[in-house]
Amino acid sequence: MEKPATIKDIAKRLNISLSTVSRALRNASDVNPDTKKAVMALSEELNYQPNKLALSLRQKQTHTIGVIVPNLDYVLSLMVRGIDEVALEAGFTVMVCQSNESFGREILNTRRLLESLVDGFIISVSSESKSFDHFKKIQERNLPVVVFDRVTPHLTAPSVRIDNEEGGFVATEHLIEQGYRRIAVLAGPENLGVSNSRMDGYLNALKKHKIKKDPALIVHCDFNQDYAYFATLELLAMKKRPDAIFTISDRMAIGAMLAIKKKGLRMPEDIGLVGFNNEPVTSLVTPTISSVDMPSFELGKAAAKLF
Amino acid sequence: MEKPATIKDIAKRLNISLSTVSRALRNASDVNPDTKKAVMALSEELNYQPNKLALSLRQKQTHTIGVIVPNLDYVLSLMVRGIDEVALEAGFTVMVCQSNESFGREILNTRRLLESLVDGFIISVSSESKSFDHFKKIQERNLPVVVFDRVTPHLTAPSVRIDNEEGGFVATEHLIEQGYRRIAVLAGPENLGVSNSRMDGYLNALKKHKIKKDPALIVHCDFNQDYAYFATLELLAMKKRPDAIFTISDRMAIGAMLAIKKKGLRMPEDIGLVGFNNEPVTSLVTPTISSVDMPSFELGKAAAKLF
DNA sequence: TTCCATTCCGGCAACGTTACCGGCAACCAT
DNA sequence: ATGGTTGCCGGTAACGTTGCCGGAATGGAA
Repeated sequence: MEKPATIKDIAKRLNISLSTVSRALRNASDVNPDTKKAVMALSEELNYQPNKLALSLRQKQTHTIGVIVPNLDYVLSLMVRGIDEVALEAGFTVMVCQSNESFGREILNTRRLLESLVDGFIISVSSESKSFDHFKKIQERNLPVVVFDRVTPHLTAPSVRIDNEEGGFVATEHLIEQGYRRIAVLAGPENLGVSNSRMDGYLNALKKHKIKKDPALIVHCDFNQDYAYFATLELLAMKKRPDAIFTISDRMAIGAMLAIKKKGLRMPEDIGLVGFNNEPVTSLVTPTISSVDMPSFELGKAAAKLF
Repeated sequence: MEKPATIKDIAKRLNISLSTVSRALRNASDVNPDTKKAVMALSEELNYQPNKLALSLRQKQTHTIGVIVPNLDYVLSLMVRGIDEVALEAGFTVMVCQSNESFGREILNTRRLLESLVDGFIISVSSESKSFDHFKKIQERNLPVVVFDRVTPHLTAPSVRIDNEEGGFVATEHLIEQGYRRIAVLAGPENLGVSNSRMDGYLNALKKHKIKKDPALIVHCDFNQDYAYFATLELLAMKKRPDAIFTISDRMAIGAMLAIKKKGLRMPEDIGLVGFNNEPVTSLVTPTISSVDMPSFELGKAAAKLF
């Protein structure tokens, strides 16, 4: 019903000037303690809320961070919560946009957030993106960009991610220690940094244990359960089929598991499987899938702190 | 590097007034086609973007919708995508906040969004919320509120949800048709509308098939896998244990399944189980859990359209 | 008394935009 | 010629806030 109270209202009621009210409400210096008290009291009574719009317009910053993520799956939504946590603490608001792994959508999101005059960006890039000009445009406007989780070497920006190489190494070594020797890797698209790092870890583990790398066992496919399913079927149809598979995400691990079941193979007797992310689902399926753990929430917080 | 161009820049370069430029950029009426063309061309060249802040301040609306959800699980993040889709189409931006099922957080989110001067709210209420004064305060400011999915009768607002009663009915009847007779229901907190509606459907199905309702078979517990696990264990420890369970969410179904496995019972031979939501995970676990389907994406779109 | 410093306050401009009003031509109809 | 209509444009104020500057009053020191 009532319009929200403004500084002007307070000034009028107290018969003082706008400037004085404004100062009383924040600086505290350069203002008589009594008037300050009066202003505070009245602003309380009128339930005064400073108008963020006017403020932002005046001082040219919105205290808003634009967050672009490819989707809101388990891992990413956890990270977003981490970002949110830290941003809120610091007095920032976040605007989350999903690119749905689409390049075009990512550009659209960027434009929208830019129009909303966000103060900066925290981004996890879509798997479809091969050009990064839209992000560079942000930087040309001197807005800070932080990249997290899905980073790319083609963009010079502070970034935070887990040690994917280490993760890939651990996962692969885990399989090796269980006695598997012919280990395949189900990787994501070739331009996806996370995927490649995890694969590097895989290769390192092979090397350390003196297992020869077999290119036929390295398969790229979309970051997606269905593609992983079919890719696994193909792997299992090989003459010398692998005795274990490392998938670089849990989603893909699920697809792989379904394919293994379909083929009537047993886990872990006939074939080993290890995923990445430690989504809750991996502990629910039968048989259980091992997975590399990932501190998503903390990662989100770290990203926001880099900001 | 360069400051974004403003209307003033255009006006200066073309030697015309601010007003004329402003009109040329939108109304089109009351402005000479030639000048309009010139303005358009120059605005293109300077890559002019209207300053949303100034616009919002001027016309007292931000074209932003505040969305508050208890979490971003599979179902809700789908709904949010639906909302996003429609809002974007209509030229609105959405700000998503997670309450983490916490009442206090929900209030905080509300305040923050109010401060951000959103034009209205689309809300799915936290399961912890028993008071709705914070939402009523929104309405007192004459801002539209739409409630979706998790609705509550204690708030007078347009709402959209699936027919939970029908869903509960279908789920229960499905169990009955398979021959189960002693059907338990694992419901959520007693104040949660969705839960109660689904339970009504359950009761209707029992009545239709002339099965006597047994209060001992109706269990309330938190909307959560772990609680469902323990609640199920208790159900299965009864002297006359149920031969089937209807859980009002898939999360709870998972918990129930784990409990059933733990007890060494077989599904569906020893005990039947049906969930709600049709999250992808239900088809992955062994044995597969039946579930009531839910058009989440569409629901989100509907909510946004109600706005 | 004079002078300077301190304390407190008000006025003005600006952020970028649009709504409103008024004015100047040019044209048409009377 | 006169009056009214139409097409086009500019000036001004306003949205709510803060930064800057200048000024009045007070007090103490010279």
